[in-house]
Amino acid sequence: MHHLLGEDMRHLKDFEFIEGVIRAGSIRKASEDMNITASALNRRINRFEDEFGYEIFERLPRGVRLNPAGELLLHHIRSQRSDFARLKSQVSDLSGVRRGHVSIACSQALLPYFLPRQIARYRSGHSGVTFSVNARDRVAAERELSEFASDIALVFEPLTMVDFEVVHAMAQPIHAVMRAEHPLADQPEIRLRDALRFPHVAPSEKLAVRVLLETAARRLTSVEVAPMIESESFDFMRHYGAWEDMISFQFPVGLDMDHQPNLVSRPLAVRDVAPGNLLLGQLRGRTLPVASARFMRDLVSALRALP
Amino acid sequence: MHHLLGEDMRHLKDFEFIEGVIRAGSIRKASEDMNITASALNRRINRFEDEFGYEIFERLPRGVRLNPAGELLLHHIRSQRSDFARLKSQVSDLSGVRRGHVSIACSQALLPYFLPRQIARYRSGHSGVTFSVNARDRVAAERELSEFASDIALVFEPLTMVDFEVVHAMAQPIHAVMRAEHPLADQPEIRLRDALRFPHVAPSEKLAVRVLLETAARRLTSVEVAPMIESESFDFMRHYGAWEDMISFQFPVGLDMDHQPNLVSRPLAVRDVAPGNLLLGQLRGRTLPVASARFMRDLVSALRALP
DNA sequence: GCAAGTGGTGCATTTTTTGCACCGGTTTTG
DNA sequence: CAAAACCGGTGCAAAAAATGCACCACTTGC
Repeated sequence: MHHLLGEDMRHLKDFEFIEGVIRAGSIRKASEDMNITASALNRRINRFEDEFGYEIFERLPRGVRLNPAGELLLHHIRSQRSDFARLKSQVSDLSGVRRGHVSIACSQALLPYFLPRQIARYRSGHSGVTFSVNARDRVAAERELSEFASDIALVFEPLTMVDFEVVHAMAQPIHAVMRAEHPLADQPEIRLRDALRFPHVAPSEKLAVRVLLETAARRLTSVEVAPMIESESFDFMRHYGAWEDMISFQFPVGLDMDHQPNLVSRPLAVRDVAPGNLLLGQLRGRTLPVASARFMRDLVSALRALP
Repeated sequence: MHHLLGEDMRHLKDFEFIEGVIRAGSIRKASEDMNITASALNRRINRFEDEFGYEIFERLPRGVRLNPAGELLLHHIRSQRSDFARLKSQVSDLSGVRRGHVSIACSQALLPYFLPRQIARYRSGHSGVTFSVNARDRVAAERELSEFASDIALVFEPLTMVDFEVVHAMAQPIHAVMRAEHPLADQPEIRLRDALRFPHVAPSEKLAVRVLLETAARRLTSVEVAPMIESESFDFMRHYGAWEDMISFQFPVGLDMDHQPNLVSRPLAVRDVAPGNLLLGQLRGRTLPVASARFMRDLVSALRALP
């Protein structure tokens, strides 16, 4: 949540209270969080349900819980709030202020080089725009989109999900990263069988790189993915290479070989390992805030320009 | 507007007042329409602008008018209200009520046979769903969509417009309609040159049929579109055929030849006259109410099934 | 220059919302 | 099994917010 101020906007007040009750799980708990008496809050909720025409909470002995109608309402509340924020950003935009906020859920690989560079370039032209960037796996990224917690997702993901509108897609072959002295370093393209015979590190099962490697290795006999080191953090794995000579696997968009003179990066043969799909997307049918829409457009052209 | 009741919903109260002021053109006039004092209304407006952070009205000596920020807000208001209506329809849908409202802006040709049949079939399964159907030309139809006054548009329109999301498109050749005894009646396909040599009626300039005819006739020499009778109403033109022997031009979707035994309908040669495009669409990016979305889906399959 | 518009404001009044003290209920706890 | 700890809901008086009324300053049209 990036509410800079405790913005009021009376017409959203009820919605705030409702969200508070949902978070707290009971009206009394919520009332403590929100500087209001339980009785007053209770009456607001009841009055809202009255006007709305349907109950939105199940009353349980230990508190309240959303019923299906409430789930729909919650989605409406989030959508409505994000829409209102977009409206404000549009208005401030036309009075020349050029402010806004862009929130991104992305794969880890984008964090070290690609996104910092893109965001810095964008902010050089729009210094009033703020960003929030968070690493999320494929599932969490989609959930964030549908909860309006993120505007844009940029993830490696072989599946296309419901409610995920693909704005741009590109395939990237997995690269093997090793020291320049490594026996395989002089080959322009690495066979998977060769790579796996050397000591290697690999990301954990939930990350796309590992899934693609496993899928490919299953077609081979006598070799398998057997990492000496396994981690969820590409950052950790990259640094580990400074201490022990190992092959690691990564998408090239997460690398910047110019600044790593001791290391070389070579693509795995695409006939061995299917390339990963980098998917840029948003919540289906949603109209993004101006700043996010513009940044998205820039991202698309940056992705097109990638090697 | 199909507000069955003067629904309250406190969080939309300000929006209602704002819309009232926009309609009336001045705060005082609006206050009379809406059972409130000018001073109270004035304060609501001012307070809203305060909380919103931007003025939305220009104060003129003779009243108020929306500024650009206000235009954006107005669009948000309409979108927000329609969204809330959709939410309610979804909620009532899941409690088994099966209510809803579908509003359609369409070309005249759809009014006599096609839409009545489709709507009747739909309502036979969903008797709680109400419809509003209005004939609109291409421009008005798009405006209605963007003002959330209609959910669905079904218009003959050779151009694709901004904010108009085409859900289904189909081409229909123009048909020439004449009495069974007409000299051209035994030809399976009519040449435009032949048709125009006989006395004919034609729709007025703003209708798609006329535009297509004129465009085609311009390529010919020595014949032109010179209707004896010109009208905006296909209904009138069809009935006129009972009194005087003339060729009229119409899209087949607007005809039902089974019930007109004296008349025959023959397609104009497509090499003479470009077919008209029947476009089914909605406002770009909008999520339709359940009832409208379902009816839209039915419309698509009905259009696919057309000869 | 005057009448008829307009938006805006101070103040008393009305309406709405809130806080407090409870009630009746279920679950947890000793 | 009873007491304690929750829970949502309610009557009533106090506090807060919205409203109506009378009026101001201003512009426009005659």
